[in-house]
Amino acid sequence: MPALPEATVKRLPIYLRSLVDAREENHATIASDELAARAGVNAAQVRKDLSYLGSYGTRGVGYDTEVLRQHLNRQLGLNQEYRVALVGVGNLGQALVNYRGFSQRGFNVVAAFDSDPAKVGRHYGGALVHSMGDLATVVSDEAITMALIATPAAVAQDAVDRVVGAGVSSVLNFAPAVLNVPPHVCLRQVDLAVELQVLSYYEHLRAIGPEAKV
Amino acid sequence: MPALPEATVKRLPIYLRSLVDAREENHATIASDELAARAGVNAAQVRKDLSYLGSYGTRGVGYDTEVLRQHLNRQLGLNQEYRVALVGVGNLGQALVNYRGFSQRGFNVVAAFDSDPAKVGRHYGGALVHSMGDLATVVSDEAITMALIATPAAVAQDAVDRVVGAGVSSVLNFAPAVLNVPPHVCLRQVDLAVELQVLSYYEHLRAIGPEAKV
DNA sequence: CCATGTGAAAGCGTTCACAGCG
DNA sequence: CGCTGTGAACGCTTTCACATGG
Repeated sequence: MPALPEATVKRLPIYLRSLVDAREENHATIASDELAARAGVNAAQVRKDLSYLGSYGTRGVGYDTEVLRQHLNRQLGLNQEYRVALVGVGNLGQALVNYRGFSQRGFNVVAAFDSDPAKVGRHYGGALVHSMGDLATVVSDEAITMALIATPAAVAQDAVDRVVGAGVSSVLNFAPAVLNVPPHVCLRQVDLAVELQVLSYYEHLRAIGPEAKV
Repeated sequence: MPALPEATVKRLPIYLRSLVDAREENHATIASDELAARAGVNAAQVRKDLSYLGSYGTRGVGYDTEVLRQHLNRQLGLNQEYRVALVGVGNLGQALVNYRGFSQRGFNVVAAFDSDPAKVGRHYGGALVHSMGDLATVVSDEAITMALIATPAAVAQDAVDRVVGAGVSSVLNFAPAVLNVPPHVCLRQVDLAVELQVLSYYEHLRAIGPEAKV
């Protein structure tokens, strides 16, 4: 079982969520059509994705909801808790540290960092804010492996360099900047303004569209 | 000039940001290699993407930074302001309404909605919170065309149905749920927990990886 | 001479269609 | 008989390589 295609990996959490919902509605088994409808994708897509994980369905019946759920949970590495650092305790950072969706799934923000001395020493959502100078020590002492970057764009590369230097191997960046990390580090980007700009492209296209019909 | 490939549309905002940076560093022109490095993509990618917009470069020189910036701005429909509604004024909603990255780019959150009576009537980041019952009227009166959904997952479909019913044509959903909209509405998804779960997959893969080498 | 613009090739991801199994 | 699992077809995206033109 080699590494999964990235496109598949991105859908697994959606399938997992759909399975949790289905189980709460007392569906003991679920067919690919049903799971596809809940996840908003094609049924063939679901079967192909799940086939990469091995054969977990029963022909003529479907998938055992609970068995598949546990299998996806394991595949995604969610049968353990993760210790997460937050860098940048501004607007967005404060929302992230309080976000229930993280802790519910085993991602615990156990420490925060900010360059503003007025914030150092305060608690946000159970996480103590440390100075940037203490980053390496705290990340190491607290056995932190993941980081959320929510700093201004101008200092985001410096922030990621520090957490990577301290041993963090997975980074989720919310700053509107392209960051570079060494190859052994996994970096993902959430760019809120980009999403709105994509919407604005299509909105604008519809406005001028009628003349530009094919 | 027909519609752009979606993959290209997603990169245009990054190019735009890179051009703004380059201009602030007084680069009058920029070559595809340089722009590619700033945007974190391949140089051929940049040239192909820009070629969809027409011929805006000079062979042997590169692209005029300012000309290209203005052109991208227009293409993305950013030469106008957008009036945006926020539905769900919780943790995340409050951060979104205060997020500078939106207003800086012409996306103004001019109204908010929440089902909690304690929040109705309050202001968050300059937006007045209305009751859900007033949604249709306010969206219409305020000429709102875009919406941010930041409600709990369980009520997100109801929220999007309401804004779409009120005439909104672009929706950015932050709730961890798959939503259905009519074909003329553009819906995009930002799922924070999914991003962390993708990271956790690769983190877990590295942990068990050595045995599963190809 | 140098960097763009672009056909052609290669690589991925999605969808189809059906064989195969419970 | 129904639904999974999958080879094969299709379409989209990325990358290469070079002809083209300022």
